Amino acid sequence: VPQLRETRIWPQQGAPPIICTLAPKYSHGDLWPLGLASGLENADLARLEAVVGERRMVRRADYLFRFGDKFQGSYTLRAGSFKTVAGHEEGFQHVTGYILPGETFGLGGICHGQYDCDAVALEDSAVCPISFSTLEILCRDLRGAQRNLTKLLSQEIVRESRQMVMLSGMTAERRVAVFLLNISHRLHERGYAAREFTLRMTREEIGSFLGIKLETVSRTLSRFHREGLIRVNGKQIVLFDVQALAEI
Amino acid sequence: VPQLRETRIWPQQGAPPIICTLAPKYSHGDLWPLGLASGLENADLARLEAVVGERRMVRRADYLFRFGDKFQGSYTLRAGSFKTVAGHEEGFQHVTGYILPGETFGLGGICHGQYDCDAVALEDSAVCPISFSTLEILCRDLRGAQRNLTKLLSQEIVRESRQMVMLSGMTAERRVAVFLLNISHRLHERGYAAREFTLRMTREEIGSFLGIKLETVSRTLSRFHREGLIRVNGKQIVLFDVQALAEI
DNA sequence: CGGAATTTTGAACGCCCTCAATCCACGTGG
DNA sequence: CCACGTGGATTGAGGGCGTTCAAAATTCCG
Repeated sequence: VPQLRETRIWPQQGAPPIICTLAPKYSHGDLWPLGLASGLENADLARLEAVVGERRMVRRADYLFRFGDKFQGSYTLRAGSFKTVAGHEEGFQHVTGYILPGETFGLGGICHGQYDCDAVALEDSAVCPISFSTLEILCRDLRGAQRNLTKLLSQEIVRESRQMVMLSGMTAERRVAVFLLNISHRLHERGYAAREFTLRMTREEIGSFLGIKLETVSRTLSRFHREGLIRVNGKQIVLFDVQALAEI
Repeated sequence: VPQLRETRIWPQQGAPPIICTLAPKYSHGDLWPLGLASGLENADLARLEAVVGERRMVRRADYLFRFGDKFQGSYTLRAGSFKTVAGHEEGFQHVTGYILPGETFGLGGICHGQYDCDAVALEDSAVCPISFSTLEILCRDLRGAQRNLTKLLSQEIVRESRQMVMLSGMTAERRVAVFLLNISHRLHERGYAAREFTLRMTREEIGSFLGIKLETVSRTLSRFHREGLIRVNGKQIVLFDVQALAEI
């Protein structure tokens, strides 16, 4: 099993950035978050490195790519967080995704050769580009890589499917609860604290993501706070009663 | 270019079914709807046949697969129509897709090895199963097939992304208008009449798909009718003013 | 043909939105 | 150092759109 290297550059909670001086030539461990690497032998992992480009910094509020840009490849988030924004054709914007370290995004760009959404950094972040042309060639030899790529795409389909279910039928209260639990879960998977975290999105962005208005987000968070389920202090969140949140 | 064969079994508008007596060993033309075949040489198309299983009939209201069933492969719809239903984990059902002939579904099952939704026939229909294990092997040799598969998955991501934008922000009126235009467009692409069609879903299913209640669907259709934009007669729809619908 | 499912339409309610004012954190420049 | 400006967050009041409940009409299908 490949070793994990520390890839965080800016830590989660406001502390000064850890500068990554060593220009990273990607070790096997770094491939872990990709999902592409799972189940591969070390020898094959080495070949996968070729598809992963140089780590790249993106400052807060900067666009990594925009809707309509020529598709170059997808990206894996190394550190920080992103949002993806769609809806240009429909005349209004909608946050379709909230991306955490280790997750891959930009996959919607494959089918038409151009990105189908914007990707905006919510804080200073680091990404690795995945060259799709290289990956495709590699997939012909490496059966496992191909399967992992297909799985990655399928996962995104399932994720969006779930989000659709939420955007339909759920009450505003439930949406916010699900949102908090979802972030908690994903952070926990990545080794961060599960019950205490900083939201990188504004209330407006959260609202867009959940299909409700920013005031409703704020009111709902306040109510949860009042009821003792969570503690809200601006963007700082502490979950007190996960059970109750899940049952809303 | 491979020739197109008639693959419809039950025609769109209530006429008696055309019985397909010739047990279909799939010709190149039949692969057209797959998307998998686009851009391939005739020689390669022949090899693609191996992944396409025997045509299979599904009667109205029958389940082709259910949430949690072991993933065997995806399906291409040959004739008829399907809905996909998700939301089992969340405690209520939601129609996530409305599938027309030529479209592929069941792709969400890849990532966890089991289907992530139900697939229910809205009328007597015919499908062709796609063996994923066979397809994966083929993709190693056939660069084009792999690219087409990836594109197919990406397309689904984009489609769902659009649906999410709709489920967020849009008024009920707009949702219904977009829904009608979307179906019209897709039927037109497949050689059916664009402005006159039969809805196979109930008002309740449409409502679930659009994130509104069945009464709202009914009321909105009635209003469009009253305003002369469309003609509604139960499930029969005629579009009069496509322009106006698009501008709602 | 008959019973059940679906659709339509009405009336009243409620959740979320809209509009608006205030508060707060933060960074900037005098 | 503080005044100031700005963007974000909070909270309140009122209104509107879609829901809910209900009943009648119609269609579907075995």
